[in-house]
Amino acid sequence: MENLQNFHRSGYCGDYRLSDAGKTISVCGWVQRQRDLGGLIFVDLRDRTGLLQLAFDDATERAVFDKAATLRGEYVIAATGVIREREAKTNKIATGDVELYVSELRLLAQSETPPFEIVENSNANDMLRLKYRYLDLRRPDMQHMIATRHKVTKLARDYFDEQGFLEIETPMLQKSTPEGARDYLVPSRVHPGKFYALPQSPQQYKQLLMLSGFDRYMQIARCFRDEDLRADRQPEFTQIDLEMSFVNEEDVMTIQEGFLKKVFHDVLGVEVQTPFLRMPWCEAMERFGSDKPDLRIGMELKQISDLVKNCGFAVFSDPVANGGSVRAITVPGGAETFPRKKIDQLVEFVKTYQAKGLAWVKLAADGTTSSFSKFMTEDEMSAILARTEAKQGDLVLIVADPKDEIVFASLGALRCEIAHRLELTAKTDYQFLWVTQFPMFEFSEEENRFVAMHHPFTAPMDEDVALLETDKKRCRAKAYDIVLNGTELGGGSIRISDPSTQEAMFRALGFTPEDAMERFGHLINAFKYGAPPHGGLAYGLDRLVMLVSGADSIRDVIAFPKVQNASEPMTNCPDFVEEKQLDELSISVTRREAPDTAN
RNA sequence: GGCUCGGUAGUUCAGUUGGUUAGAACGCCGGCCUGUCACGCCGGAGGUCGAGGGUUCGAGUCCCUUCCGAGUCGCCA
Repeated sequence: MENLQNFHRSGYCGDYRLSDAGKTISVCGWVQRQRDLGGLIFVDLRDRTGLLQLAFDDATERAVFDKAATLRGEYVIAATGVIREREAKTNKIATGDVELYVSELRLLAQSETPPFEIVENSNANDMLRLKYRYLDLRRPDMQHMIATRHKVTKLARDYFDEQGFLEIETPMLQKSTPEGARDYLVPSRVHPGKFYALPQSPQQYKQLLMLSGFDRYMQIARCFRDEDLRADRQPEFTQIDLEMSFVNEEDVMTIQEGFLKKVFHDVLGVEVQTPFLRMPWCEAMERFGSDKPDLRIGMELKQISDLVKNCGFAVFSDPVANGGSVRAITVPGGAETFPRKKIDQLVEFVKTYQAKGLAWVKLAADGTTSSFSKFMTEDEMSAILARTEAKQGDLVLIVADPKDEIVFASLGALRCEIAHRLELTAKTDYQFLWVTQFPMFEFSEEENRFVAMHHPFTAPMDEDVALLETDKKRCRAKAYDIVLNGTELGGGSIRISDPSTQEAMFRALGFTPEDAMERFGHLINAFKYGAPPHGGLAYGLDRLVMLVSGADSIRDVIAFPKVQNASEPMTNCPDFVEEKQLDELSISVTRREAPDTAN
């Protein structure tokens, strides 16, 4: 093996063009492929910018030629030579008109045969890619995603700096506040039996920074939530976290629109129109069955409860009588695309959302059929078809349930599922939306009490302040989510800055004053010393990058992500620690999973 | 914790109603080759069919248990 010695790289592989012909240059990188034609050898050299073809022939110095003959995939080399025009140009790569005619070659590192090919659009499975993540990240598409992520974070720093925001770091070791997601705990050695928590978000610190007068704060903040993973959810993720003083909802939304417009312009060259559409939470639920509707899809929900409340079909009439609803979506052309067997699949699909079933009407060319027509009068049936605006060839799908949430969740998801199956959406169609006026509370069946839908520092809407005490269910918040194509990109709110409102909020959540002081005393006390009105927002950076780069999984935009069971295949963490470490932390382990026998 | 799908050469996959020696492509190794660029041609190596148990004359295939992965519901203020 050789070392660099006095070798100096003159540029990246992807830099060179026909205009560079005749120049003597030096490049470094990994061998993508070697083609040995006998008396002639070609090597494709790769670095993060692309490929450059190296050429060797019988006029090449013998030792250099022989060395080139030994090159294999992923060997690391340095080469010096003259850029020249290719004799035959059939290659579509950016440097396809030129090649480097090599006079000096250094072999810097050999490589074993990698477990999968280092190529764009690898179809190697996720687990293998993650076990050898350092190789996976060599692939051009992964390099592109990680570079896109860098662009977005840089844009965030630049844009918010221009807008007068200060980047301020907040602690990673925080007090545990068990309201909300499960915390990752960190034991304290100095205080036996006590624990820090890793931040779920810098929420309380950023509010305190507003109290300190910093006025505009931003941070690229790592956050941790010990909950189960999804395709768009990791236990460790990154927020672009923001807070501003002396603002209302419109002020916050306007400044964020400027940011998103810039991201889509600078990274994708896409012009997005601002201001974005604003939609109250209630309307989003009524029309789309979701608080993060995908506006690229039609098939809006239609309420038909009033049409069926007295019908002879108990599956419809009972839920209405018990405080629920009956709602429908219409699939244009669905009579054709959804034969009976596929409808059965849709029935199974909605059952995963706790719907008891899925009723349907099919307006096929050879006549209208339905899963429930025998229970309905002709008038009732035609009223339903009129309400759902169903035309010849359409398919109407209906869910009835005594719980509105189940009707919304199942039809909302069904709408997206059908759009997905019929490939109705384009990834490059970007439909932004602000969802506003969220409910302050939602009822937790598990805890049998109302809990904050956003968090306990979210301000109620001015006209709903009294409802904190009188009608929690109807009380709305100054909260807003930014939604893009069915994904929640971020969310925030105007915060409570008035101590008496904060007390009312804690009462509404069922905390005694002592509870509240124990958990949030630092905030409560701080608010006694002149709290400016303030509000903010946090983006899920990973999700934003995912949408900008067109990735299907959040793992593709994180250099070293976790898999579904929250472990990391490459380093095999989490793992057991030595008894000595536990002793120092005064921790005794009461339950231990079996040693890893994977693979 | 529940549900659905998956696990067969290094990789991606095929493998029929259970039936001889488990195949293909790419990759890998060796040889030949002066304009390739997914180079070509010739030859070769490579398998605990995720693991364990069961049914059977016989299991990659059927049954049970278990491990691992993906998606999802619950969960995620």
